Amino acid sequence: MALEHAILVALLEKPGSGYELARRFDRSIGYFWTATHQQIYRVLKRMEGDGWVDVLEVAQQARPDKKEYSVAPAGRSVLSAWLHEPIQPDSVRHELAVKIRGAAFDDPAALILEVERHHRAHADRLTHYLAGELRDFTGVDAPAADDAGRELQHVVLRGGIAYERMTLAWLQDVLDTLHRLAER
Amino acid sequence: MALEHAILVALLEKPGSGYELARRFDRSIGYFWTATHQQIYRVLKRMEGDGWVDVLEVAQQARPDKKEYSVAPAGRSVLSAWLHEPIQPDSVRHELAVKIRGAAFDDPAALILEVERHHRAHADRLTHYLAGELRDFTGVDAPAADDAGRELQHVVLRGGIAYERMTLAWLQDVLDTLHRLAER
DNA sequence: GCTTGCATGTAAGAGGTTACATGATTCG
DNA sequence: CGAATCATGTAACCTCTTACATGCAAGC
Repeated sequence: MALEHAILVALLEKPGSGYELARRFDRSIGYFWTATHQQIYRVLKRMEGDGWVDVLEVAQQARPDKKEYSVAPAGRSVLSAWLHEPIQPDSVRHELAVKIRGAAFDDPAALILEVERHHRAHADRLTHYLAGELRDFTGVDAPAADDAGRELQHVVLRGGIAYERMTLAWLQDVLDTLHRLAER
Repeated sequence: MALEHAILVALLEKPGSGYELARRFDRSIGYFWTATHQQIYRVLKRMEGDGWVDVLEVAQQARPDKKEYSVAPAGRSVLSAWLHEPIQPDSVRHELAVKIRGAAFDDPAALILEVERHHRAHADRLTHYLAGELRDFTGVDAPAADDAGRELQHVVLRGGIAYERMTLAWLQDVLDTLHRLAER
């Protein structure tokens, strides 16, 4: 039940259309939450009905019209209330770990290519995050971090970076283990 | 679509009842997959109908009867087929990160207690994992790790441990950031 | 002429959570 | 005497994914 809240935060950071939000959920917001455009449109419509967001239809030239959403006062208080109630720590779901334990009943060596693929995907993600950090937070063009919003965005990004680094190290551990098993 | 596969792996490691599986999903399997007993019973029933698992009704004294499930040949080939097809890297969902970015539009200091609570929960989980590692893999009673199953279980556990350590370090980073913001 | 980007949606189905329901036994 | 453990399930609801659907404009 946090997609609504993620959307409220995203719209507070910067109002935008459903399409634009979907793109942000693939980028900056993507390192802590994912959502497809279908999901976003549906939830946005419900939130509009509940008065949590305001809509402004914007006509554009050479492009389809769009609906620009922004957070309404009711949405702000919903978010504030949620921020003040405790949530329980997220539970993990690692499909790859299921496969790794399952490999004991099949051919462990057959998993090597798959694990290498995941390693590459996480390395790419890390590169992408680091580029974002340089661009937005530690580069020469980045403004001095004197506002709370930027600091908080940065600490969340650092979490994404730490997650990817940890994952890469672990996948290397998995590969070493699989190679050792294959040599027997 | 991986709960079935997680159940198949769990039953291959050791046959058991739905209740018993639910407990395992709270413990050892819990560091890479979670499921409630309701979910497990429903899926187990469907898997039984599809011939993926066999059932043996066991009468017990001083305890309710139970159904002991084990993997049928059809289940084994379903698992094997799944192991050989690629999956895409899991996407993350960190509710706490949504809160942290949302705190910019509320009171960042109010989040400190919540983050501390999460820190304690992850520290507890880490302690629990480390105890399990000592007991099952590195303790004096632990048998020499010469079988593939044990090695693979261990590398998955190491993943859980690495995840908790990374999370603890990041939560400390978050706390430091929140304290710095509160001082302004 | 084909692909990509912008922009919106519907519909079906799979997966997951929460609440409710029952009943015996053991331990403090 | 109350709580926890063992053991199974139903029902309602919410959430998420996947596939389908449309249409214009810009760039290659």
